[in-house]
Amino acid sequence: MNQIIPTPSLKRLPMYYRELIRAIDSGIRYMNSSQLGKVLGIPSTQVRKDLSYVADQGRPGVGYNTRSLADTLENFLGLPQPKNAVLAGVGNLANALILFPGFRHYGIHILYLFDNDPGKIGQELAGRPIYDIHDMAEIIHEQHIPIGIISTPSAAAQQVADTMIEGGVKSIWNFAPITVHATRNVFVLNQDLTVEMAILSFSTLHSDE
Amino acid sequence: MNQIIPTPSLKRLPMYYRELIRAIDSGIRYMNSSQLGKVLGIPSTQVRKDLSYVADQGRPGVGYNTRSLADTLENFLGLPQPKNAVLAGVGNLANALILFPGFRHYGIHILYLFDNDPGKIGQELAGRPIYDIHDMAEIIHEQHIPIGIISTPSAAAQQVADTMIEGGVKSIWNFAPITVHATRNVFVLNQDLTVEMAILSFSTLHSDE
DNA sequence: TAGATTGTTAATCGATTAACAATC
DNA sequence: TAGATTGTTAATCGATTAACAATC
Repeated sequence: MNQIIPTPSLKRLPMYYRELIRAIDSGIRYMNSSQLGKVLGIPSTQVRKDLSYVADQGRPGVGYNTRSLADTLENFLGLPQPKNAVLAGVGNLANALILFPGFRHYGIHILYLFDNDPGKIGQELAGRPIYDIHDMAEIIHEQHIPIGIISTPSAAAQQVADTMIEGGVKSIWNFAPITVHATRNVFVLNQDLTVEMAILSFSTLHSDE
Repeated sequence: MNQIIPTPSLKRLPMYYRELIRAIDSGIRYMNSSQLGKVLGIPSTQVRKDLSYVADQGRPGVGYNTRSLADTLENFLGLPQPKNAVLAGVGNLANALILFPGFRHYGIHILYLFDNDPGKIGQELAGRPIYDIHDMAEIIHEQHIPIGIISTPSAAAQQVADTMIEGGVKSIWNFAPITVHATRNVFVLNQDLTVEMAILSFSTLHSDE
């Protein structure tokens, strides 16, 4: 997908960003790589290395200006650009996601909800109407929606993904416990909570005193 | 935490398990490393390497018996052992988690819910009473609960984690957007969805046609 | 047996980390 | 200036992958 920055580094950037915002909210104007690393459990060398992919903003002897580094990361991650999204599969998880305060802050706006259950189509959830999934590809296409979120049962997930891709999304966030594959060059983030659950299970039993 | 198996391999085991269960449900009795790798987007060499940490069950020329490999993985991950859990912070996410069908299958049972909101304490959610968070450490201790799930706002998360650790949990699954640290030797899984959101944002804007 | 696929060694690749000159 | 911290090079570490003898 990108060669700008190694994937492990990319995954840490949002954490730096998150902590910088927290620091700014506490009135902290400068942080150095050791402080930033400490709250995240990351060595300071790695913090500097990661940040070097993004910008060279640090002041030797001083550290990083929290506001300006946060801005740099924000722009690098594309958070200020509004990005519309559709969500397919209206259940409990969908409900939690829609009400999740994070989305707005990260520029992601869930505009349309879809389901295939006639009992749900036409109803509302959190003020958003639920549409027939058969209309999804068309709406994605017409409205140029770049993000698809899948919270259907796993049996439906791949087909729903195909429909989203057909409509023209650029990325998919899949919560169904299955690895969804993209035909075209679409970014797919498979977020299977049962995988984490299994690791939690293993770790609970191996947490050696 | 463990030297039995490298962390990246450990994280793939639940996916193999998941696909094996799916295969079994479809009546498939054998799968080889290429087939298993294909559905997950993983090279067959890596599949074999990963599985070699767990057992040597494959039959050259044939592949893996789905039932027996699934059993091996299940036991390795500790899924059959019942593991009780408490959850702190009763909001929308908590609601989705409690109703998530996956937990039971992975042997995790959310027994007690806690909150600090007097308006919620004494109420019920999905048939479970909501207790005062001030009683959490004591209940964890008395009932020997090994897992703590955090779905509080981030400002409360570290303190809630400390209380869980004080009570004696062995592992913590934290959904608050903050990196929680463990004092003792407790496994902490920080599941910050805003991190994924930021990566989704970046990837959406960099999905090069 | 011939064909297929495993388990594992060794080579490759890429990420992390130590060290330090540059610089505020 | 002296002290602190950056950005980056080079060394280390560990994971992925290619290759192949062992084996069903």
